[in-house]
Amino acid sequence: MNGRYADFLYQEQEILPAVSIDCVIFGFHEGQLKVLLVNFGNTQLYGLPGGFIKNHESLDQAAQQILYRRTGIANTYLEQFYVFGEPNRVYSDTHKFIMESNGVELPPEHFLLRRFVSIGYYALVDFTKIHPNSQIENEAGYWCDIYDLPKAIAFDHERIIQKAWESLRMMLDHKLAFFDLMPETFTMNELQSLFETILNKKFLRANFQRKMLGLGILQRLDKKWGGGAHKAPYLYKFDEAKARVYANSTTWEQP
Amino acid sequence: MNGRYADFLYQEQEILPAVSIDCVIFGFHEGQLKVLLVNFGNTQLYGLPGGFIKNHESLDQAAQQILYRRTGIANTYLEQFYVFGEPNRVYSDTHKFIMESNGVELPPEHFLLRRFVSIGYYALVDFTKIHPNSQIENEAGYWCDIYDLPKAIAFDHERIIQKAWESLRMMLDHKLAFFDLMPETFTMNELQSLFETILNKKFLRANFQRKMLGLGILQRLDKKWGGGAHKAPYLYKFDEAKARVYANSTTWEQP
DNA sequence: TAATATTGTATCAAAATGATACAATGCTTG
DNA sequence: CAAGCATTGTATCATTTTGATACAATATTA
Repeated sequence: MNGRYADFLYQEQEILPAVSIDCVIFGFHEGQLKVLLVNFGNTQLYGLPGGFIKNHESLDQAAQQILYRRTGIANTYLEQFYVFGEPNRVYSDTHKFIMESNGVELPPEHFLLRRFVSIGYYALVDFTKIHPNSQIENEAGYWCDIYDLPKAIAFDHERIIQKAWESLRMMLDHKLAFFDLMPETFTMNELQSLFETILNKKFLRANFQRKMLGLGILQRLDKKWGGGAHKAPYLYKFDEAKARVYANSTTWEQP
Repeated sequence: MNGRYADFLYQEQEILPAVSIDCVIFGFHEGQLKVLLVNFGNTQLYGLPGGFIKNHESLDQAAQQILYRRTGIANTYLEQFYVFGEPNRVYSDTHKFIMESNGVELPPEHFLLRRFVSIGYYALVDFTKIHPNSQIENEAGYWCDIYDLPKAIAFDHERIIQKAWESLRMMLDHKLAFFDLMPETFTMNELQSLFETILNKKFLRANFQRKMLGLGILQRLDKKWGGGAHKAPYLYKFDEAKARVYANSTTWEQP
């Protein structure tokens, strides 16, 4: 057997029982907020990259590990946001379906078929640096527009995605981590587009610009670009030094 | 043996392994934000009321059950806020200490001595309605001022309390649940005192009043009191009907 | 009855936000 | 190469929110 489950069949002894981690990986590209989903081998089902917690790992470490092993993403913003534990998450049914589609039969007492509690983590990544297909073992990763998710999503992963998005919206005003969704340099328009997409809400250009510049955490780069038949916008960069000053003088927290 | 552990020694089969729930129960009384701690039988250790998840229960149900069985509190505001899972939470050491203090020896392979992940819930209760000693089985419950917690707190429960408090602060501006910390009727001063205590921050009386009344979710009662040598304040009441209207027109969420 | 402490509200200044306008500019097109 | 055009950066004014102070009203105490 190959695909998703190769990864999951450690010795049951090496992992914490009944607990798993699912990662909602956000990226932003061409005005779309995207989530990285994986296709479960030999099925039409999509789901979140997930995994288990090794006995020696902390939860955060385990989440980092899962992220790294399944997508090659390292050192990114990653935060726990909720735990999902309905008894009827119906792991067993979905698992059985997937296994059958792969011609594998799990013994009825296999630990994968028992009830799991899943800890949700979300990650904010720079889309331009991630190549989803490159490092995922034997399964395909797809960036899906969060406003247009596939119908067939496994387990309760749709719910987990929605809750992650909600947490992301809540955090926007309190932390500066949203810069992790942007490339190194960006225009003010792109940044505004990020906010509008996450919050599903429009801002007036002039006021958004005033507000962002007023925060004093952006570094304006002299460069401009050749984009269209109009005045060229400045490029900006998140200025960590200024942000530190800012964080000390306000309630905003650093990522 | 009696005390805390009587409750914990279900059949291991009836509960989800490796997962527990700890409840941070907030109350407010005489200008103090309080947390309900329990004294672990025959020790000087304090800790949070906690328990496990039965196989058929959802996480929220389990938390409600734990709250009810250990404090008699039912139908109160209860919300999950974080999961704690450091591998070095050192359950085994603390458990062993408590068991020895009670003259009990756990077999080294007992499930209680293995690693646990604990889901944190916080509850907001009306202090005037809770009598902590009445329903807790065989252990004493104490309301502790959150600014003056006891030194000897078991496990990582101090960390859990701090994180719960942080979550409470974060939620103050977004949800109306803080009324669950107040008695049925209250004066504006008492409400202000709640905010000041939770946020550890002073407000100007006049402005706080303007803001709260401006929300349009308070019902002013004709009654007043005989309290001191001064003008009598109005009593107020949280008006659920108005709050619903308010919630529909803003980003505030209902409890 | 006067003194006193606290309440409810008004008022003004300062800051933040919403809305509109306009000059500047880099590209396109004739 | 000049005119046109779309978009950007910023200024400006109105409105709302917040910060700070003042003051009349009033329930108790002395």
